[in-house]
Amino acid sequence: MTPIVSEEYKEKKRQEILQSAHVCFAEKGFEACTVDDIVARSGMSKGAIYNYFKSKDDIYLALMEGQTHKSRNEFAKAIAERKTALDKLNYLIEAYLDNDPNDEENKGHAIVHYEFSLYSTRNPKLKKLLTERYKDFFVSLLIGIIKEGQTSGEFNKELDPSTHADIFWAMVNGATLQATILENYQYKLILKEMQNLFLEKLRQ
Amino acid sequence: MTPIVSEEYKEKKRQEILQSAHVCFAEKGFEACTVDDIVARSGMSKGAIYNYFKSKDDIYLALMEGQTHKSRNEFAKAIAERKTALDKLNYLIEAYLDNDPNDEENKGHAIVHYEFSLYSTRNPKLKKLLTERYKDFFVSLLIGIIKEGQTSGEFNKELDPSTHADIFWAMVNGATLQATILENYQYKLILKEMQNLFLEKLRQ
Amino acid sequence: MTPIVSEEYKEKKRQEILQSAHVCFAEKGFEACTVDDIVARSGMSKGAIYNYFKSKDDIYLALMEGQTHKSRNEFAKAIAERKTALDKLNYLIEAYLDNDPNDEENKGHAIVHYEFSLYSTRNPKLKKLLTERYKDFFVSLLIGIIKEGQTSGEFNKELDPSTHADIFWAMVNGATLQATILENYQYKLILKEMQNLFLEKLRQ
Amino acid sequence: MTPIVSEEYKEKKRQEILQSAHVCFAEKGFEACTVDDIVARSGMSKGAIYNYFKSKDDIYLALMEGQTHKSRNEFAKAIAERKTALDKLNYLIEAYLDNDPNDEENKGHAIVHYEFSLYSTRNPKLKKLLTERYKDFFVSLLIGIIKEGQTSGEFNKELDPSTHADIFWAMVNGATLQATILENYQYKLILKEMQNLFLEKLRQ
DNA sequence: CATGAATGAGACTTCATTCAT
DNA sequence: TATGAATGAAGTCTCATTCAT
Repeated sequence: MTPIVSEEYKEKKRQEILQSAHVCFAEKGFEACTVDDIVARSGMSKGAIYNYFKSKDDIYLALMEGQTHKSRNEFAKAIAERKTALDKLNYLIEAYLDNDPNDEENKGHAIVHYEFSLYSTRNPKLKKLLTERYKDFFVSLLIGIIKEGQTSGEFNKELDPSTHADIFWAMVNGATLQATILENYQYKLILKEMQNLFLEKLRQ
Repeated sequence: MTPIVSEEYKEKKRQEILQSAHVCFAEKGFEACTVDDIVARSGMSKGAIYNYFKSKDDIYLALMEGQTHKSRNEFAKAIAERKTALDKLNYLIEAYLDNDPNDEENKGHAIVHYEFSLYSTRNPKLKKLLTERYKDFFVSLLIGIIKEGQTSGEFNKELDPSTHADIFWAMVNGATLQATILENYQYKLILKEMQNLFLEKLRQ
Repeated sequence: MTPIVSEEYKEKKRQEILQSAHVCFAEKGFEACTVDDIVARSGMSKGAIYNYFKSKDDIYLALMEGQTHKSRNEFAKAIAERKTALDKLNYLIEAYLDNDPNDEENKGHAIVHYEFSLYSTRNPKLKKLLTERYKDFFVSLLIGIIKEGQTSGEFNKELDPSTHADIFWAMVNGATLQATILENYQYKLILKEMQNLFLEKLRQ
Repeated sequence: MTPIVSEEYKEKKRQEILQSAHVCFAEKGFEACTVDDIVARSGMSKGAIYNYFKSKDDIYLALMEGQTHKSRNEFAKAIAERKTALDKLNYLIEAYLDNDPNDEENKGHAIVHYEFSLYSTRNPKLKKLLTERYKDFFVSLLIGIIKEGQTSGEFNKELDPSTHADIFWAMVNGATLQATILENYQYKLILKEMQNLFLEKLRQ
């Protein structure tokens, strides 16, 4: 018996399922989203989905695994293109300004993301994974920019890059979370004020 | 004729349920935790629980209400005792410094809180409730302090109190969320740096 | 130990419960009406109710038992007062004209009545009881009137009184049922036309 | 790809559920009959039943729909075959003569039907549905026949067809209800006398 | 490999009845 | 007797997963 379908075909199917699942999770939340929802959105059969993933949890996990890799490349490229540390930082903030959770799609992303993060809290392995991802990507991205700014004289040399990287992401996450949870949150305004606050501090 | 049980008795029972529910929610998450879990942990019957609360949502709401009330009173009292706006703000931050999610109990609180907030996202009524609670308590508390500081000359008069109230809470929430989700997060350090950042801005 | 409360007191309480139960059953139906509903309406405690009746079914049964006796006397008296058979028959129909199920209260009565009748269907004893009640009261009332009319020359002597009694009540019940079940049913109009139909036949 | 089971198979299953439900409803009443009862009688799983019907109400509605359809087709065909309006009307009455609730099966039908009608009384949507079904099928069927008779000169042209349609069905329902509720009710005799009564009126 | 009907445990919630006070 | 908090079986419905075709 030789395999009847190619690996590419299978990978394509897998991605289709993941894509559909992501939309569904975002719309209704992981627990509220049913396998039938995913079936409906993907247009595949339930049996097919269970051929590619062994459980609903499994889909969730695969989805998160995949997500980690995504923005990494985008960011890395865009940042490499900017010259000054200030430009890089501003680019980053602007990228998040576009991420306003008052837009339904962004809100969906945010919800899935936070939900999964909270879920990971009860799974040491996942928690470790998320922590590593946070450090290896988000923190080190910012540390790089701050250090660059300090070297070039743009930023105050006495600030601790690591601490301020954490502060930066805490602010972004805080604003995003509030905007996700609350009605009529002035996300963009808040984020811009945070930008001022943060840059003033860095350039002091 | 005579009431069968005292009000205290009933309040005690209520608190027992709330306590048990809180532990369960923290352990498994709000949605994954079943009423039967709460039954098992509380040692009461299912009917008894529904005598005190009309739904699972209702239990959570009461839990939150309780926390808000507790904070409200503590905060109100402590803040009234401080003289200057600066003292008041510092008190608030110190209260949150004690709230370090690296302590298991605080982490439990935080998880339940964020999870339910996310859950509320898909229930307009709940979302509205959370938004009102945020505005009526958290935002207005801070607006009061900022305005007081502006009147007394402690704080810069040109800052918008409302926006900075939002910024303050976004920072606190951001730090708490990160500390909840990530391993070995330097919660206290980050929060203190945020304190500096924020106060410098206000006093500019 | 002598009894502490009088028999009258107990009977009064019983009647109060029955009264409240009747309203509740009418409003929501026997199955949908809860003991708590009856508690709420009667203002008595749940324990008290169970002191007087041993179950919800028991209340229902007592209620029906009581109802049988009620209208009997009213009708008997009013009919005795009319002189001619025609007057008597017209009185009866007019009484039912006032019973329009488009009025909420009448509808309630009707629903409870029919619901119970259907319920009795599965209980031979009750069914027998209802049948006897129907014959001893409703049918014989009408047979009496018809025969009187035949003797006095008002009505056609060749008609079978018993059959026409059945027809009369089937028509009244049919119209009442339809009006109970359907929206915007022209109960009064239909009943009047039935009156014409029936009287024409009798007087032919 | 290929459908797993044929449409006939599914229709057969549906009918099996309906059949089982009908028996259960008749035995215990619509409200007292549980989904588990239907499960037990049908030998299927609960999930299977909810695959075919979305609620217990839905099962009843389908049952009713089915009966209406059956009657509709039978009636339509049989009535089209008769030439005169009188023949048509007589056919209709004869069909109901066969429906004698003294036969257990017919009684079951009747009980379920009336019980559900009463139940619908508290559900505006259902009530509306029942009213529409009554008008669209039962009333309009009879209006058609009466008008035809008026055109052909068989029936009195001055009678209001709509009112007399209501009268007709109230009489049929009244007789059926009485026969369902009471012991030894002379259903056939009463219905025949009603036929005379009604036809005399129409032909006057 | 694909299909989707079938399964049945389990979710939330209700409510008739009991019984300690 | 009166009270009403406690009980827990039972109700409807959902849904992740399996498996015969």
